[in-house]
Amino acid sequence: MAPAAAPTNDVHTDDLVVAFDAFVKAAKRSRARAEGADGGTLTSSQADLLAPLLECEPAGLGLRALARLAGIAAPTATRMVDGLQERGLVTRRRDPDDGRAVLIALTADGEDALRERRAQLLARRRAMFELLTPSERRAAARVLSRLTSAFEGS
Amino acid sequence: MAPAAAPTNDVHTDDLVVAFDAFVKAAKRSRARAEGADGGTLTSSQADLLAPLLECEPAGLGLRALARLAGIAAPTATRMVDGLQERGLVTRRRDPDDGRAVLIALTADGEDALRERRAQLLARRRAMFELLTPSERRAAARVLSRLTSAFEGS
DNA sequence: TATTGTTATACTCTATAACTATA
DNA sequence: TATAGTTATAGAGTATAACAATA
Repeated sequence: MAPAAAPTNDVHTDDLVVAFDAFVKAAKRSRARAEGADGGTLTSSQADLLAPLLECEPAGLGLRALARLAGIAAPTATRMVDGLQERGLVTRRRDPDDGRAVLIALTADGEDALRERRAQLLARRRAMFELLTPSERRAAARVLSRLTSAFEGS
Repeated sequence: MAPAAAPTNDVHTDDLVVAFDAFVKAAKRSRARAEGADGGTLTSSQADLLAPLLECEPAGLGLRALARLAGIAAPTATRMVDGLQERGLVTRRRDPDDGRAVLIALTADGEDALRERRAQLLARRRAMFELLTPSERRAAARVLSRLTSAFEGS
């Protein structure tokens, strides 16, 4: 008889939808500002592609593994590696154990670029989070964990 | 003698950095899943470009205004409008008051596509947020507002 | 036959510089 | 001369399909 689901919940859900939307927009603007400012040597896509290489030096990884970890198609990874290799940030060598495969590894310059990019990102986030009070930070960490679960379950 | 700034705060900040990072990754994966699934008629960039037109029908807006509101360069907007016009989603007409200007407006199809995209996004977010308890939703809305302020002040 | 990587091709999104038409 | 828009050109990031080499 009652007209379906609790309206109280919907109000809270929609408040959250609005807050989430504002948050996404602010995050986007902030990122745009930051990328315009520093103009680092690596784009986000390139950093995502190279990140797994930090954890498997110096052997390197196959191109297909790299593509899969970055969530892109193999030909895309080939092209990106071409560019990064020309710039001296990665090396390509044949896998001695499998003549089909290629092993991609970071050069010292590539590792520097990647670590520098990470440090900048971390510094920006820390600076931002320092604007919150300690108890707000604790609450934010809890809430973000819950939202992460919600994303994964949706 | 004590080695500088309060370590307690740093721990909380770094917990938040970790939680934030996981959240960003989950959001990215979720978006990728959703865009792969529905394969709607409008990309995010196109929706961002057209969004302001919903609020100024039926007159339309100049190309430069549209580009500025979407945060892109004018030639980029020209190209995007070319494609959307070919698909019958927008119209271009000369401004009767200024022979240099064009006025871009949504067609009925364009408006439908835009509203449908918005509805899908809203439905997805609502479904996700329904996974939280009401008190978690309230806490999340508060936290996201604070983070939005932090983004804007950084 | 299956797998690894590459090439060929194409589309979207983005930019800067140079141009046209109008004010 | 200044402004609105377009064209020309370039480059990153993405995909699928077709191919070569190797297992």
